[in-house]
Amino acid sequence: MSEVHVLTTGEAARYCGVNFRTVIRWIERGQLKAYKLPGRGDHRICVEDFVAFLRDNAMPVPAELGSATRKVLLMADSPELAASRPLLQQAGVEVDIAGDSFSAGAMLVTSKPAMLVLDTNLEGVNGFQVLDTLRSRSEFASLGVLVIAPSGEVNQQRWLDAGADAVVAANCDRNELVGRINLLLDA
Amino acid sequence: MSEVHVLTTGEAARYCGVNFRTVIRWIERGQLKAYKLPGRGDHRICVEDFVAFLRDNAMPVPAELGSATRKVLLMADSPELAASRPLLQQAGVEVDIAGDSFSAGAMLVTSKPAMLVLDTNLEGVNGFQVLDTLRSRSEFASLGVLVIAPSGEVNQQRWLDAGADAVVAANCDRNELVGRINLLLDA
DNA sequence: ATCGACTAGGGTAATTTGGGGG
DNA sequence: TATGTCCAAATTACCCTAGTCG
Repeated sequence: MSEVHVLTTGEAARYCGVNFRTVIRWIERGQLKAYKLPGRGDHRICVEDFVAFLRDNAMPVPAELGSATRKVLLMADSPELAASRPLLQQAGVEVDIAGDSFSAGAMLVTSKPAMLVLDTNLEGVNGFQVLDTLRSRSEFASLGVLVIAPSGEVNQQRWLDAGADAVVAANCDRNELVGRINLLLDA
Repeated sequence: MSEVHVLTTGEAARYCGVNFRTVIRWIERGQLKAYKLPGRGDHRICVEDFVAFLRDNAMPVPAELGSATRKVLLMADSPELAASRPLLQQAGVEVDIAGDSFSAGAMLVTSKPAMLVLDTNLEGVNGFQVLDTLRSRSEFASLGVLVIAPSGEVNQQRWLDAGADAVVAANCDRNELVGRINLLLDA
């Protein structure tokens, strides 16, 4: 019962102040992802899935589970961006870094961040393609995406249309970047 | 305790978020195959049996235990390669296709193939970078990799040095391709 | 005001799951 | 650390009631 990674229906229910039957109904309706144990069919819910559900429905996320929401995958290889890592960590954000789209795809699944920061200046990466792939897969529906657009980029709307949740310019202030990330994590 | 092939009840329990007694009950009910050690009768569970159990019950399979033995991920988008899919399926090979390196990375983790077929002619993909990323991560250590090199490519050794297990030319016979894949799957 | 569909929650019995001490 | 046993707690399925919304 006290595993860190998995929740029972009762625990999930207590976390968001509803009756455990309601949690079961969320699962049955397919709104909350869970799996069943072979015995009586008890449900188990991965914390990441639970947090994604809470975020999807704009429900408050309990502080104990917060670390799952405050994890970011930084898809970039520029030294300047890597330099914002300590700043983010100071702000209580866990940061993983992927230097190419291949490892980004893998890490997105293994480490389940709440958010992807996508540097479109990254060599050999087509940002639109990444956004396309992301938005066409339901398992990434709840993933927040912050796009770092080329400094000269005029039309940021294109990125939002492609599925980004926010856009900043590559030459923007480092504190602004951290601020925007925090904002999206709290949203 | 960290043998790769067998699990104790406690380890199995941690993998799927239950108490170890529950695992013992699954074994006693015959739902999970296991054997007993002489002496006190400790249970040991073969990883394949555990994974089969997890699959049977639609429970999540931990990344480090997964990998279906006759499944390949085809990383390509050329119609000719997609055409070899039915041929492979006839040969009893399950085939997933990823058209870009981002989804390839994601699918490598989610669908856990035993093998990656990497078409280095694929637009926007640096084959060496992919191999590099793969070989630097322990979770992909056992993944077989077949590289499809450009037709004009002379030096196939480069790919082997970079971590490929085998190389074929892009213009090679389709049956040869299937043969090589089968060979690697059986290896 | 009533109807119908839907949602949340209560009660109960049966069974699984988990904890403590040997 | 794992087992077997006993017991308490948690969970499920089923049926029911109350509330909401159009």
